[in-house]
Amino acid sequence: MKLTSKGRYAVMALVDLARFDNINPVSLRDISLRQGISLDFLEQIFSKLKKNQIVKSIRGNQGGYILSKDPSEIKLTNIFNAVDEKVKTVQCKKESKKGCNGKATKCITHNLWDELEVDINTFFENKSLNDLLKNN
Amino acid sequence: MKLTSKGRYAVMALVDLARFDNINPVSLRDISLRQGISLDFLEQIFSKLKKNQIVKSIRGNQGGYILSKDPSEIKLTNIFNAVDEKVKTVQCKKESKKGCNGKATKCITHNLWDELEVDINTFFENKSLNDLLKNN
DNA sequence: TATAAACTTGACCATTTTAGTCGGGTATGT
DNA sequence: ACATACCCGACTAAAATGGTCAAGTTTATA
Repeated sequence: MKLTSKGRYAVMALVDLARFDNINPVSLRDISLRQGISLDFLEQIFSKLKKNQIVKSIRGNQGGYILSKDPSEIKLTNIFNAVDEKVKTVQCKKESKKGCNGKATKCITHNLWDELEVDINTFFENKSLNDLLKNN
Repeated sequence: MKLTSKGRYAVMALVDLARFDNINPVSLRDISLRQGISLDFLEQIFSKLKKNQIVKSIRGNQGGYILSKDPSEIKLTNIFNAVDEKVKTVQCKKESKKGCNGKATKCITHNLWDELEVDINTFFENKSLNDLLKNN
């Protein structure tokens, strides 16, 4: 399971963006300064967010990023998927009909991790950027 | 946030142990064979489980490990804590009364990670070894 | 009492992941 | 023109992961 700075930064940056993009696009430089996240790292993250249609970019002077949807439509699941934070708890790669990792039976704790995964994904599914905005 | 093989193996091994410790202590060698987990790695894990009073060891020939409590009293939280799988989603180390990392205000997404942490911990708090035994 | 099975402890290590950095671009408002 | 921004790919130091290895100690049993 992964839930690291990349995902955290993505969320932080998007909340920041949601707050400030009312009129003008927001530059990564500003986000970097306000949130204390490395500019170069932000560029990597936003590259992925853009590919996943979560943000749009405006190039050139006075450019920056804007959200491509309403904050209420951007679920945290979308964000994590975009930046490759796979909330995957089960590792049994070669899961066949019968078992895990080629064995005859499902691994002893398989159902547990499945349940946890559902639980966490539900949590992220039910939160949108908008919810985070209200929260502060 | 950490949720890796170590924690997974710990749970798998303990479920295995709970199944077979009715009469005799269970050796790590047996668990290793049944679950396909490296023996040396298991030793590291059980060293921690023992320190945290989740299992007891019986040395010498025919020795092994037994659970130190009833499976219904061993919550998954206990197991993860024992093997250093900190289900910690918030990283702001230097959180003061006011903010995170020495800043004036709480970091923008602080509450979110707090909530997630509670959510996951609740999940683990409500599951005991016993629940996993029934599940298979 | 010899021996083998089992736990105990601590050091070591290869590989992968993380969290970036660096060095070049290209686009565009003023 | 030029500064400000996005764009993109290569690179990397440090940490974490998932172990291995060596050298014990303890105890049941033949």
